[in-house]
Amino acid sequence: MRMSQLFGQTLREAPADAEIPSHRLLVRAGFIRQLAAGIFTVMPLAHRSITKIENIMRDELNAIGGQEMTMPVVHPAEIWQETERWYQIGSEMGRFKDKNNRDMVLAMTHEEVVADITRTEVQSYRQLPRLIYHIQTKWRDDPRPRAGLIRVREFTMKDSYSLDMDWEGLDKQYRNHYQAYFNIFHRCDIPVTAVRSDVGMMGGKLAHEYMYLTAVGEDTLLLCDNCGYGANRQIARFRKNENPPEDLKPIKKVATPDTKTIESLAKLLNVPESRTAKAVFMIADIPEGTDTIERFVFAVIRGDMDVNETKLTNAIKAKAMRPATEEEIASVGAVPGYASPVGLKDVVVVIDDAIPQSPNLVAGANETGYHLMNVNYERDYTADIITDIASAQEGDACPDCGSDLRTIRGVEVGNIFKLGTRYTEAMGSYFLDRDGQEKPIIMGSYGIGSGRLIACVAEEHHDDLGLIWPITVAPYEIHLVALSGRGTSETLEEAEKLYAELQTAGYEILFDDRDESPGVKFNDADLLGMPIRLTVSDRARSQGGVEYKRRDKQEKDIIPSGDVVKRITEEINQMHAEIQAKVVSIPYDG
RNA sequence: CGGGGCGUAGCGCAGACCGGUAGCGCACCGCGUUUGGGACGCGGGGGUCGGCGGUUCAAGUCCGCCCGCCCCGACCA
Repeated sequence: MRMSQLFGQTLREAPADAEIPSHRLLVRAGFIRQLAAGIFTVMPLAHRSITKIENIMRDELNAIGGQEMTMPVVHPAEIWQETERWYQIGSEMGRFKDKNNRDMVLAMTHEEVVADITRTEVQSYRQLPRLIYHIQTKWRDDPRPRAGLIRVREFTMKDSYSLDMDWEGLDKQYRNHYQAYFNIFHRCDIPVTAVRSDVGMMGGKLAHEYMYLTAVGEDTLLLCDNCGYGANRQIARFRKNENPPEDLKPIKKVATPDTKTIESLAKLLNVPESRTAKAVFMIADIPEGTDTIERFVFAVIRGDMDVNETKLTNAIKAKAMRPATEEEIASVGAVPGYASPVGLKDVVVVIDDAIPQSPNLVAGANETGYHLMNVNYERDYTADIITDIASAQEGDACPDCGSDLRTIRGVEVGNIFKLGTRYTEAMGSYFLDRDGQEKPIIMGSYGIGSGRLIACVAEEHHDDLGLIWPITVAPYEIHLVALSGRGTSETLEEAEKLYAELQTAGYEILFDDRDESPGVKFNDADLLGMPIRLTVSDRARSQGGVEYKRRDKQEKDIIPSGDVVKRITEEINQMHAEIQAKVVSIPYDG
């Protein structure tokens, strides 16, 4: 490709609203342009990189038996109504009506379409297992797109769907993906760690997220360096230290003026925060059939812990949750700062599973300025649900081995879900088994967003000057710079010759044939970040060849004119070998 | 959805407080000089100042409403 012909130009300055490096550099280098919040145009250079990423995904998916196909972006609402996600998902779903006033959905994901197509295509166990995938556009109207390509509303995703006759089959396909995904990320030269994750709107049994660890990430993970436990904070478990057992003491009301926080309460009464109970009030939207009802949720947790809203949402099977307003709190008889589960009405009480183990806690009296001492679960109040609703923190004990957990930020670049029969049962996607029984197909789903992935590659591989593409995903392998100064048509001729020669040899070259100064060309080469830079100039010619430089290294040297193709072949093989060395087998954590 | 910020040429910004013919740098077009780290001279093109309404002789500037974009939080796969 001649740079003089390339569509799109580089920018000396990044748009003021681009903050993180991948966003700034991808925009400056002319890889992406924004159309609206969370909606981007992929320019030719980025398109080439994304195509390479997609081909890596195809390669790995085909290797585990995947068959590529394409499913529609626009769906009739009926299939989403059949699985009830039409009702469960809120404003993130893109809905519109067609010309006949029929409800339509923009694809957020394709479980419904898969479950629909299998209704007609799979009748027998002989047609299982199968693995199908496609690379297709998704629309998720995220309330807050941000950070360039990291979090967008419209994006392209590789999503695969496994179809099995039994759970052993699903387990096998899940494990296949577990390793194939590591291979994909490693071949793109980004380090990832797989952690257990919330199943969220997908439903299902088991899920992992592949996290690229970076400060710009918006997910928080808890990792155990001792035993390897890793989980998204949304579902991370931890060992809760138990309060010492003691006999139940009589309840006692004490005056605690101006003591609205756990910290001040513990200090005033001279008890550890773990001897207090804290209340959190939420309003939850809970689906009931095709309707949604609002319920007041009163969550109780020990004072030394925080409520994890994902766990709480899952515990009550809510569609959405928000903090209750002061009026709503007052209307159920509670008093913010002095709230207590004792003596409430018309609320769903959810208590953390550490509470029943913790005798004689201090709780609010539902009266401003007063708390109750020695409040005990069962004797003084009851709960609708007892489960783990606590949020794991840095330093909490690992649920598996008891070592300290540490927290770190990450970007979710992929996920895998054991869905089971949630979609196939809802949609009547059954097959006839060997034993003559009709059974629902067992599904798994597995996704990787290609745009987010390229942003993570850019985030991982850049410096102050620009991008530094790994050879496997670079738009072009070679950036050929011609410094054709005054009176040196020989230099331009040699560059043209080299361009033709390397193309014939099968390499991908971005040829800077523009009439620009050396500074402009070198700066653009650094910004665009192709793995190899070749410079043809008077100087290099006088030294008998062309200058070679790797983008990720400082050293330069002169390759004799006759040896260029041979040397480039060696260097590119070397680069591929460096990345291949990172593609390793990862122990399965399931 | 809550809090904050910003919308003036493709990009980065001034002008607004104090109303009076819309500017600068980069980028772009032409001619010439220049060519190993974002060259220089001369000449040029490009803006309904986010939108609508109001105040005023006069609005980029003052007032109101709306829209868009960004950041923090909530939320999310």
